[in-house]
Amino acid sequence: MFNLDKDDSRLSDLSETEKPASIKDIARAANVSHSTVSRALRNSPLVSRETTERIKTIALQSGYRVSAVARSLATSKTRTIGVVVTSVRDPFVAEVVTGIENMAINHGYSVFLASCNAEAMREAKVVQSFEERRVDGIIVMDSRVGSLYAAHLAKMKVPIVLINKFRTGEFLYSVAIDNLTASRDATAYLIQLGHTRIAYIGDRDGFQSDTDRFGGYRQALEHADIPFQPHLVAHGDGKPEGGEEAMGQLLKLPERPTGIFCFNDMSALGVLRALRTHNVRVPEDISIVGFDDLFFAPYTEPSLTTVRQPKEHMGRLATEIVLKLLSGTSCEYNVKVQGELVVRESTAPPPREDPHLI
Amino acid sequence: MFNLDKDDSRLSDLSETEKPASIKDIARAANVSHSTVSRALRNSPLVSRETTERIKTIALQSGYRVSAVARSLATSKTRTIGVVVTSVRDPFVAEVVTGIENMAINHGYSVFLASCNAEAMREAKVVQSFEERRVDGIIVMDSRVGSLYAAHLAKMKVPIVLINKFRTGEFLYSVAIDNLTASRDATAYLIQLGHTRIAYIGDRDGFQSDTDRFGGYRQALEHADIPFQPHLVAHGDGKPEGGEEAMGQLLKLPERPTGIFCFNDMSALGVLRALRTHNVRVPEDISIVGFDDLFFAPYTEPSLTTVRQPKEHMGRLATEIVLKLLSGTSCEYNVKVQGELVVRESTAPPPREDPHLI
DNA sequence: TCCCTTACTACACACGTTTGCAGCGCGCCC
DNA sequence: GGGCGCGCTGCAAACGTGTGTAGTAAGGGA
Repeated sequence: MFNLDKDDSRLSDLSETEKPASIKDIARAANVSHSTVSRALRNSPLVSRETTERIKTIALQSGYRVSAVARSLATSKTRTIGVVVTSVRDPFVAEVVTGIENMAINHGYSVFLASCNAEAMREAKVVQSFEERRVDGIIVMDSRVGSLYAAHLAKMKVPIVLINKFRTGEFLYSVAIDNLTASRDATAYLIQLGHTRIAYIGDRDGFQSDTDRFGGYRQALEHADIPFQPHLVAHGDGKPEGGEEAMGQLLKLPERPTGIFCFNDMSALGVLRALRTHNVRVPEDISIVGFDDLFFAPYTEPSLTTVRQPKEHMGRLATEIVLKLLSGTSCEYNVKVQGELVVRESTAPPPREDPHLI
Repeated sequence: MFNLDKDDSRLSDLSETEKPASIKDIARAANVSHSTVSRALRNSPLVSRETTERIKTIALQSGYRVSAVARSLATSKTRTIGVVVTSVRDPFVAEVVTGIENMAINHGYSVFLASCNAEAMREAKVVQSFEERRVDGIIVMDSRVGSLYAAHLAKMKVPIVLINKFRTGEFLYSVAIDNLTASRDATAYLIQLGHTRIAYIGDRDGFQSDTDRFGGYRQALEHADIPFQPHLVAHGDGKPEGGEEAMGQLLKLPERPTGIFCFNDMSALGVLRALRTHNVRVPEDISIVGFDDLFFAPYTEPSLTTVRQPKEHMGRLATEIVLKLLSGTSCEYNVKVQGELVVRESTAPPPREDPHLI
């Protein structure tokens, strides 16, 4: 520590200034022009071996840090990616962001993170700030107004990738799970176990993924010739509170469902609590299926059967698309990934005394 | 949508170019100098009312976006904050980040998010990239090597705030919960309930918060004249897996503990599962106390008694310090916030047949 | 009528890089 | 010995803003 301080003070002529040392300061100290410094620091073959060495040691000792902002201005590339999410406190979002950030950093990119709380106006505002910052690419999760700025950004040649929302026919790329298939399979699993009164708990905020998952649920019912019953559909808010409330409503039905398919695991968390409160056993009385396979799914009581989404992988995929587009490679517009049903302890055949089975 | 397209094409002379429109393009279209445009767009009183209006409409129609990078170069302020975290998939981290990001965005700042996976080298690397990007301030959660770069950054006048790690005596600011007091209170609560064999499950990764919480645990024991028993201390990894494993070890003891104080809620999640696996009832046989009060704490079975941290508030506080320092206001170096014990269903008096009570 | 003030605008430079091009010294070949 | 190429370096322009200062026109007062 003290050695470091000493080293620094030896070079105080450079580093004591208010402003950080610039390429010109290094040039002066090395007795070369600033362009030579610029080239040397980036290992240009145009600079001789010994000059490069000399410049590099001087730069190191003086604690020089290249100014990415000046570089960006000169190259008109910022090596940044803007990421807008609903909220990073949503564990699903956090996982995807992890994937994005890792991929980005491994390729020398930094990420701007901004949350929009699912408000369309704030989403637009955030995207505009990303434009001003000249991000090289934008990734938006659960977009609400992608179409508003997409055309504009396309003109600016800013790659933009939507996660969990398809917008075909525009200059948009997207990564999403095959919600329809996954939720059809999940519902079909309940049916296969013998359930016929299956409820769907959705998200009242109207995300596209909710619409799609609801679609898969209906397809599975239809395929099994089980009539769709609107009163078996309830809506939460995608969070435990909402799930608990929705389950509370379903429990008031004269004929309770024996299986519940939840829009996501967060809702399922609330559902489990509602059932516990009402002394309904899971899975003996009611089976529960979630969606996402969040970290807590193996730790609920009982552990949660759910559809696993390759969350981190989706983040990496989205970033990969951005990077590819930036390097001039063309890309598929809509990338679909598949979910995987993970069976745990929250699902079982319906109770024998189910009047429908008599 | 189509109207938008039409509007844009009417102005294609400006916006059709490869590069985004610059201040000079606007100046040309408005028949003024670029400096007038610069001033007009920021409502300088030096520009006449009507000129300002004219320039603004032209800028709006052409979809002009000021270049933050050029502005940063000119003003040597970027209005960005760099945030480095261990991992954003940690729900605690996610909450704090939410607080940071909200506060930042409300003050016109954008945040760079980078995770370091608790690796010292990566943390240093990330901080260096923040330096290069000329962030106005840096916030680091659970830092491992703050001291390495702190001096350097202090020289550059970059405010840096550590969350959950004190480093007194340096040019560092910090926000942290009063771990000692909080965990002393939590342990004391178990003691008050009648527990005497109380275990501590820590984090083997050696975070300062773990050390401090362990300290509070010991203080509470000491205060109650309960001898500290080293074999009642186990270490997880701060995640459910680690907690489950650690609990498994404690269950092998000839004399099982009747109360467990967990380093954090994530560990407690695993602990609860281990107990369920071994048919140990909570809280009848063993009481559990967590730390953090994460979103799932009310939804575990049984719901989790834990120490609430004002997570989002801590993020806002850290950001506030950065903003204050940037505006020239002086700040307290070490801000401490208090935890709050939230009693739920995972704690109760120890079983009567406790041999220690006979 | 002249000068001074006021209100506005343009000019020019700065910010810290990158990069095309010119220049320069040296050795080699014809 | 002259020309040419090669290896290296410096010059200068550019990127898109902000901003101090000079300049200009109008208006008003003496």
